[in-house]
Amino acid sequence: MKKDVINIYDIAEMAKVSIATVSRVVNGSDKVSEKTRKKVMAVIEEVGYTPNVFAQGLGLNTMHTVGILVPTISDIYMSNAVYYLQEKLRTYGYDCILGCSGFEPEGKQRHVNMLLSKHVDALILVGSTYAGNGEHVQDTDYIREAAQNVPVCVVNGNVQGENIYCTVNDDVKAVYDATSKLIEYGHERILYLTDSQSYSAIKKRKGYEQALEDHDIPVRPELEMHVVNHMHAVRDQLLECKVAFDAVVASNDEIAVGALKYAFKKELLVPEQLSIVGYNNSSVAIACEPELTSIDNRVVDMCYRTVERLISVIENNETDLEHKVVIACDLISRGTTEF
Amino acid sequence: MKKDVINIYDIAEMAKVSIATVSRVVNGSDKVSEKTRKKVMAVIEEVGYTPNVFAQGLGLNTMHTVGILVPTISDIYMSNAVYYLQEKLRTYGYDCILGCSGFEPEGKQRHVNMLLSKHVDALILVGSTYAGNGEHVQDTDYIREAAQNVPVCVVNGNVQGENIYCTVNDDVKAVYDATSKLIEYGHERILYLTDSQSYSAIKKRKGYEQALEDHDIPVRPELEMHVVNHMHAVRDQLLECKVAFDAVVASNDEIAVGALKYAFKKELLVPEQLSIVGYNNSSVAIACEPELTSIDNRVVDMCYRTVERLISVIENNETDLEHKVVIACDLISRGTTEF
DNA sequence: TCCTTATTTGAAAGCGCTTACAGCCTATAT
DNA sequence: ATATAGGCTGTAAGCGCTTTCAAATAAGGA
Repeated sequence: MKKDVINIYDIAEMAKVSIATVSRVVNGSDKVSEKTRKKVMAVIEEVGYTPNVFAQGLGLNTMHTVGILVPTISDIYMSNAVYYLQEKLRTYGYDCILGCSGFEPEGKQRHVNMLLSKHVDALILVGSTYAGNGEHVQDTDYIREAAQNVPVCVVNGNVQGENIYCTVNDDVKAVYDATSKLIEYGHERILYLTDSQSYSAIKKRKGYEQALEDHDIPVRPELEMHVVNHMHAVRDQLLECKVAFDAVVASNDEIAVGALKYAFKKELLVPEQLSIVGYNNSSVAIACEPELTSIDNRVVDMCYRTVERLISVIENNETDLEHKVVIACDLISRGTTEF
Repeated sequence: MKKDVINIYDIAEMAKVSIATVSRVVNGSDKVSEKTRKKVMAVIEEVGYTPNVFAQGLGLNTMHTVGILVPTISDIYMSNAVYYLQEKLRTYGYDCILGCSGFEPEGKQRHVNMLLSKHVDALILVGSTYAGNGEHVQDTDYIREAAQNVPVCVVNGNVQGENIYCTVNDDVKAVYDATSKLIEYGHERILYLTDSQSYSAIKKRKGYEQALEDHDIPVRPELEMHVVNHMHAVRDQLLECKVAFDAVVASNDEIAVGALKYAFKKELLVPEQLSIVGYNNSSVAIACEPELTSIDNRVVDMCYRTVERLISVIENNETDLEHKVVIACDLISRGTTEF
């Protein structure tokens, strides 16, 4: 079954040079005369030789591959992120190994080790649960440990440490602005719905609370609801909810659509009787009717920027990058709000 | 920056055995006495040794890794597939390298080569555009070529060849049944909407046409519409469409929701004046209102089955598997049909 | 107890590539 | 013409692991 693969010795023999010379032309070393380079290249082209990555790796300890770790890829945001990350990485000649770790730190740690064991050149951790700010401490030591071996980029998470670089959305401002807008349009009983205690979820809540405070509206804990991340579950939870509200800010679009389903069930007019703002601007945001006003977190920018930074540390060894880069969000107005 | 990594020699020295013995216990060879195994294991645990995959690969030419190739991962179906594939692979101790190739054969070929150059143990190609049945010939030679090196599994595609194994949905039957049901409920002008000429799209159309024929309804080409895979685009295309129709069968849920948006715009009652059936049973199917009747293609079964088969050829060298396995679909009834 | 056979173990030869080092050859300067 | 530097090329030593083969040890039988 296995084809016999030709190796550097074959090429050397055919081109009548030493394997060292072949290696040099393959790696574009400048210490080769144009004549021999041509000669060797001709042979390589002819027989279609590709260096064995294992042997290369053994010497160089690298494979031009970066590891991407996501909690799950079965989620619109994550899959988009992976898509754009890998797309951008490819333009720099890097391939990617994917790991879906689940949401538990234990699984993450195991996957990080898996990726490291594959000798990736860098690690990209996507997912807001990689937190670590004062309020929301989580065990991120394994990330710092990983960073001793390869540069680590965290997308939408905040991890301090040497050789760790973060790219995050300006979630606070995004939600602050959206909430303020709701208030300007007369809403005072605004529900904040979230399904997680992740780094970004916390920032979103902060934006929500800040907006209320700045408009002299008291923050009421009963208006900050924790829900299950499923449309029907959200709808049902809301149906059982006793507090009155006339607007919803949700930490993702699925939850927001759940609120919309609630409105539909209660026959509330949207946006007149209930305004709704989602997050992520994903495809479900335009599947519903009326379509969902949502906050677009510019995943493309996010991913491209992340990769660019990463490459600059891998290739140029630039280690004095700013630790954290913030990407702004856009409010996309549609039918579930008056603005 | 780089930590000095301990290797098999260190372990051998610490455990006072030869590297051969260490290698044997690491690989679970049975030719090691329980006593020495314990001794070596203890050292390994203590210092946390992991074999260098490159060195392993150099000898074994494998990395316990399979390559997964999808046209795009920024698509609910694909990302789900990747998720379940990698999840199942993990249970067998395999990791995965991901490639997003785009839809062009050229990109696919390049990515296949990339994955092969990483010495994956097998290749999984997801995506219905890997066709190759009589009607829809496409250049799949590079797949057969790849199959000379490693087993290849094709999910939702049909590629003939040695060492190539396919797992496909029974799309013909699924659409046949759904269409028949629409007919039974009195619909005769049924629109079939698709965005691609992929292998499954063709099967779906076949099911649609077969159902019409079996109920003595003439197949009208103007009722088979090619659309752009975007909800709004579909809606607009339908608004400009001149033929009359009272039901829609769509080749995915996004398109179906587009039809629903059309109905909303035209103020048609769904399902009374327009019935709609989607495909994939994805999250957008429950985001809309009324919720979408959709065909669930059991992606989990599909992926698990694929991996199981693949493993049996990798590990047990079973090459006499049936070439193609067919997975049935389920019709999930919701609000856009009367059934 | 001694010899035969089975079971463990170790030494060493690769796997294919990179790269430090040395050697060779040509070109320039004396 | 001869010494000298500099550009190319080749030799060989790893990189860390697997595995064959032979040696060593343990076990079993007479």
